[in-house]
Amino acid sequence: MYKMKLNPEQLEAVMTVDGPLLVLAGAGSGKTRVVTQRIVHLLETGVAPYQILGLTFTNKAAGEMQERIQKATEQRVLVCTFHSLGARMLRESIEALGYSRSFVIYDQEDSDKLLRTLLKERKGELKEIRNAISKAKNGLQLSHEVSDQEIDDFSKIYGNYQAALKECNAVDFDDLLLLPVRILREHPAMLNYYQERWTHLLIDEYQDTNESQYTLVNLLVEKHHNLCVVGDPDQSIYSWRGANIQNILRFDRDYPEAKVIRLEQNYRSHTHILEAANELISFNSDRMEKSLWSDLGEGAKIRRFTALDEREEARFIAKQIRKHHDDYGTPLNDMVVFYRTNAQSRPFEDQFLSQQLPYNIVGGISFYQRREIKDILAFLRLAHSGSDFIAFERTVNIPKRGFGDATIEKIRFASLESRLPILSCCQAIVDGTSVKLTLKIREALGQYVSIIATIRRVMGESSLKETVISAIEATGYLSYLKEDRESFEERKENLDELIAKAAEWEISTPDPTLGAFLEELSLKSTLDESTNDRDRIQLMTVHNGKGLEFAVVFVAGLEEDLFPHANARGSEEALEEERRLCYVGMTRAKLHLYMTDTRLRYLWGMQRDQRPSRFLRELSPDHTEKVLRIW
DNA sequence: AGCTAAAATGTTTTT
DNA sequence: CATTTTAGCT
Repeated sequence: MYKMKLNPEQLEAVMTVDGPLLVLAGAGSGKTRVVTQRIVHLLETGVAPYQILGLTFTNKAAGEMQERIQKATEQRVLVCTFHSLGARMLRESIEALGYSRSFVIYDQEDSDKLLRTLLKERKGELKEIRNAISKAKNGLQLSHEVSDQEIDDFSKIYGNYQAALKECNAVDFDDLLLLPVRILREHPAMLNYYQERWTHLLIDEYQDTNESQYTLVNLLVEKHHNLCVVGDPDQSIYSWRGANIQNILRFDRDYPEAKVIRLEQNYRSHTHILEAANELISFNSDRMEKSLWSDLGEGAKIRRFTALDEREEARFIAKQIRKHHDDYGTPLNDMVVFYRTNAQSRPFEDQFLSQQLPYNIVGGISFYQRREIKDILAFLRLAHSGSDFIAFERTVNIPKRGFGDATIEKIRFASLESRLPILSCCQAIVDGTSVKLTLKIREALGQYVSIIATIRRVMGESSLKETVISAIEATGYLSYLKEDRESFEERKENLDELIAKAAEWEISTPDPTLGAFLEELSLKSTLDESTNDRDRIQLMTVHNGKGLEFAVVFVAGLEEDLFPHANARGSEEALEEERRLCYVGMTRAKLHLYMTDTRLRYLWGMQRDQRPSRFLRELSPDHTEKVLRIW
C-alpha cells in the first residue's frame, strides 16, 4: 500500500530488482524513499536480508536507512559506508595480506606522524607527498607501479610508508578501500565468497565514488550483476578526494543491459528556488541534461543581500532568523547557514552568541580529534595491538617521564632490528635483553609498560567502560591535565563523555570488543556526531549539507575567490565543481533561500575588497529580489 | 629534556 | 591572523 505514494518513475525504480539499474535522482526527488522501499521490496520478493548490501556516503545516512528498513520489515540489512565495508572485510580477511587481525586504523594525523618519521629532512614536502600517496592509492597504484616524475624517490617513499604501516599493523583510510580490492584480485576463493555473500548491492551518491570504490563494487557484482546505483552528476562535489564523475556517466557503457530511470519531479522546493538552481547549473557545459520540475507553486523569490563586511552579513542573517522564528514559527533547526570554508563560521558564532540564538556547528574539529580523546585512545590502541608505534610515540611521555626524541628514535630502531613489536621491544629493554639505555630511562619505561599491562588486564577481565576508565586512571591522566588549569574542566568533561559513549556503545552492541570500539571511532565523521534534535540553527560548510533539507537556507560569502574559491581560478573543471557546490547549497531549501555577499572581508589577516560571485550574476532577476539595508 | 619565545607558515572542501 | 613549528636557552 505504501507503493501508492510513489510516482511512476519512483515505482519502477522500486520494482526493478534484477540486473543493473541506474537511478538518476535529481535534488529533492524522493531518492531516500525510493532506495529504502526498493530494499523493502527486495526483502518481500524473498531476498534474504544478509544478501543485501547498501552503501552510503556517511554513517549517519547509513544508520537512518537501516532504521527505516527495520521499521518497515523488522529485518536488519547491512547498510554502511565504503570505508566501514572495507574495515569489515579486512577484519575478516586481512591475514591474506600478511597483517594481523588486530590492526588499527590511522587517521590523517596518525598517518602524517608516521610519514614525518620517514621523511626526516624532507618534511617540508609532507603534504605534497601525503596527497600523492593518497592519490596513488585511490587510483589503485601500488608503490612499484608509480613513477618518480613529480617527486624525487616517490616510489621509494611510498613503499617505505606502506612498509612502516604494516610494521605498525596499521592501515590508513585509503587502505580500507585499496586492501580489500587487493584481496579480491589476488585471492579468487575470497572473491567468490564475497560475491556469493552479497548478491544485491545498492549504492547511494554514486557520483562521488572514486576509482578504488568503483573497482571494489565491480568486483563484487561481477557475477550476479544485481547492482543499483543512485546519484546525480550535478551534485558531484568530491573530485578533490578522487571522486570520478565518469563512474556514473559511463554506467550504461559498463552495463549495456542496464535500465536507466530518471527522477525529475522535485518534492522539496518551490519553483523560484528550483528554477534559479536549474539556471545556475545550466552554465556547466560538461553534464547530462535534465529538467527538474516541481508543482509546489511559485513560492518566495530568492532574497539577495550585499553586506558591508562579514559582521554585517552575520547581523543580517541573525535578523532574518529571528523573523522566521518569532513571526512565522519556523523551528531553528529547520534553518541553516551554509558557507564555503570552515573559517567563515567565526562571525556567525560571535553574532549568534551575543544575540543569544542557539546554534550548532556541524563539522570542524571532531570530538575524536581532540587531544585528550586521542591520547586516551592511543593508550587503548597500544593495549589492543602492541605494534602501534604511533600510539607508543604519542603516549610514552604522558605524563612526562623524561623521554625525548633521541630516546624514542633509539627504541624505534631497536624494535625494527629485533623485529619485535614496539611493546614487546620495550619489555625487552626493561628486562635488559635488548639495547642498553640508562637506568633512569629503563625504570621510566618499566613504569610505562606496566601501565599498558594494567590496561590489558582490565581489558581481559572487565567491561569496555572499565577499560576506558583504567586507561585514564592508570596513567594519572587527570593530574597531567591539571597542569593546564585553563582547559582542565573542558577536557575532563570530554573524557567523561568518552566513558559515557563507551558504556552506551557496549550496551547496544552484540559483541562489544575493544577492537570493534576503536574501529568504529576511527570511522566516525564529524557529521555523524551532529544531533539535530535540539532546536538550534545549523551552521555548516556546503559540503556537509549534502543530502539534507531545510525550510530556510542561507548561503553566505558568495564572493569571487571565496565561492568560487580562489584555488578554482583558471580551471574550468574546478569552476564547474564550485558551481555544482553552489547548486547543492541552493537545492537544500524548501521555502526560503537567502544568498549573501560582502564588500569587505578579513581574509588572510588583512581586509580585502570583495567582488560579488559570478554565480550571483548567473541567477536571472526573475527569481531574485534585492533586500536593502532598511531591514 | 624541556621550556619559552620567536618565527614561519598557511587557510577548501573530508571518509 | 592564528596556529604550528623551530631555535635558543636553561
